[in-house]
Amino acid sequence: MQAMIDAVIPALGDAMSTVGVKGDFWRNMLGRSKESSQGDLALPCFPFAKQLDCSPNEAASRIADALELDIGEAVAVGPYVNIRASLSWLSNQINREPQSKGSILIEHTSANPNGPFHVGRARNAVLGDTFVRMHRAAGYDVTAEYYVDDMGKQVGILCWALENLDHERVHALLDEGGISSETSPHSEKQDHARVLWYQAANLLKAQDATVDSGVTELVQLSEEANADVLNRFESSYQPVLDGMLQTLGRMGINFDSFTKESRFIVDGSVEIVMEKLQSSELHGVAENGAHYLELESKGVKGKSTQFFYRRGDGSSLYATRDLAYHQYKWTQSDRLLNILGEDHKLQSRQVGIALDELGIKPPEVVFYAFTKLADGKMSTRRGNVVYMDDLLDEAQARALETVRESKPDLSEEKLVEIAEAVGISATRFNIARISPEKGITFRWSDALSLEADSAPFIMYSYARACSIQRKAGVVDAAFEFDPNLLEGSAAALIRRLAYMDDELQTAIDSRSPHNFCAWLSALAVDYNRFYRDNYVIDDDGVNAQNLYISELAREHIRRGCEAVGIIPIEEM
RNA sequence: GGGCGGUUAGGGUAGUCUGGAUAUCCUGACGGGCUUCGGACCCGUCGACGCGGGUUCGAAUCCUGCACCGCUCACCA
Repeated sequence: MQAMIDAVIPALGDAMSTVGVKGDFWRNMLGRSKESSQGDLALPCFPFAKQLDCSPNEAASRIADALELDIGEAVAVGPYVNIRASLSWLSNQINREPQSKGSILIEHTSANPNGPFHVGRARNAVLGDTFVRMHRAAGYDVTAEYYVDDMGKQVGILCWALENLDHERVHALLDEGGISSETSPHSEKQDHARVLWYQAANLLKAQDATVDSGVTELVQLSEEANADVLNRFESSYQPVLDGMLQTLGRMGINFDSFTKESRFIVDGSVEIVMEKLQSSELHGVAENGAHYLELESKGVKGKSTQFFYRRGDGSSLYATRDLAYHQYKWTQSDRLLNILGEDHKLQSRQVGIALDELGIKPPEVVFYAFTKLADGKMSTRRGNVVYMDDLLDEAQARALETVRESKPDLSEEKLVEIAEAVGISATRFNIARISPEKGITFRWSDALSLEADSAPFIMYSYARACSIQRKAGVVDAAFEFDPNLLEGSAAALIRRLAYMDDELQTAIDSRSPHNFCAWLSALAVDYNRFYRDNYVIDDDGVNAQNLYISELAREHIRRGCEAVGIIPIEEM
């Protein structure tokens, strides 16, 4: 749409001066039409009426008459000028070579490696990976980054538990605390096995003070970069992290780089950051020697406006290491994007201000609201969770039922493969299609829905197009596409395809992957309508033009699926 | 108490930044079509902007008050 606005503005400028409108305030009044039947762009003419001393309707028709467009036509309808792009102009917008758009490092997920992935954490991963994919599809050079929290309390508790509790003790504690210690179908995965130790230690903490003191000691040593403790931490969490990454990999979510938090203690950069902050005008020191920045003058409000970055004992805090981490990330990429839960909003703002004090550019951030269960918040510690591994298994099982019904002659192996693709895609799409700032209440029925505004609908359209291609063969090289002859659903489909790059870029810029998901669904609907009205293969054989259009749509659906993490399969 | 987000048909959801013509899409209910290129399809009807003021020719959109929900205000991560 932006390309079209850019193409229309000069001609519209001429028309405005012809009819006598002064200024250029009309430039950002040009908006997208609400109804496609009214064209692509619309210009409301109420404000011109006064200037031209005529009615809005009259202003609209004068402007429409004066407007000479080479990309389409303009018609006055009531007080609006509606502009419709020609099909030939639109089809020239299709399949443009993507230009290189520079590098971006997207940090997402970065969950504490203390237990299996649950559906709350999944929103970060799905959203983050969707951003990664959309940026790649649009021509950015993307690094997908996972920040490994390899020190601090969570990992400390896990390590302490593994070193101090045996199997019997763990199960006794869990039984007593009302947390299920049943063997899950995934108990061979270390994230599922070890989370029980983590949960048990959290329960024991309430009744036995030696847990806290033990953990605190470990954490302190880790913050002093004690190599022995960091190694013990790593052997505690790495198998858990591997299990989590296995789950993510199953969902098609992979990372290019992992950075450990401890790195910034070990290499001394945190210490340097803390020293630099002392020269900030915001710097202050508490009674016991702790250092902070006073952020009140920066507009931070609340009970406390102090941002502590050094404890009384001289050690750093998580947020301090985050500063060093961002400094490091800027050496890796032109742009930085973080995907964070809304609980990190204040923290992120504080870090942004502190970075600014250090002369380091703050990252861009996307926040998302929480996913909660119908009966409350999710918590790994308390065992009130739905694990992703279980959700994915269930999604696959449900999809398998459907696939088996519609494709009884396929091999069991093939059926499972299709069901897995459908289950994964549906699960991801059900998260990605919701606006990030909106809260989600997890319900099995919604999460597993295979109908409606769903991934399988899009996948089915793709499979259908693939099937047609298999029967019709490739487009004849001699065929020349003439979009001007198209009408109805075929024209609507071309129109939809023409906006793909625009929709993708807009979704990236406005950080609304859900809008691109909606575009993709709409494309699938348009393809189904085209399919209904136009035969690629009929009694006379293959219709070259319809095959050409079908293939164009197929390619775009495939690209769209890859950009949102739907697995495009050729048969389902 | 302060800050930040949310509230749109029975359920879910887009649009709010940048005010504009009939508020998007799915589901649901009701009715219809095609069903020899793959029916996990297509078409029609019904049904919603939390409440109250204000600004404007015009408000879901901007301002303001209120209500409800979520997050947050650590020398935790």
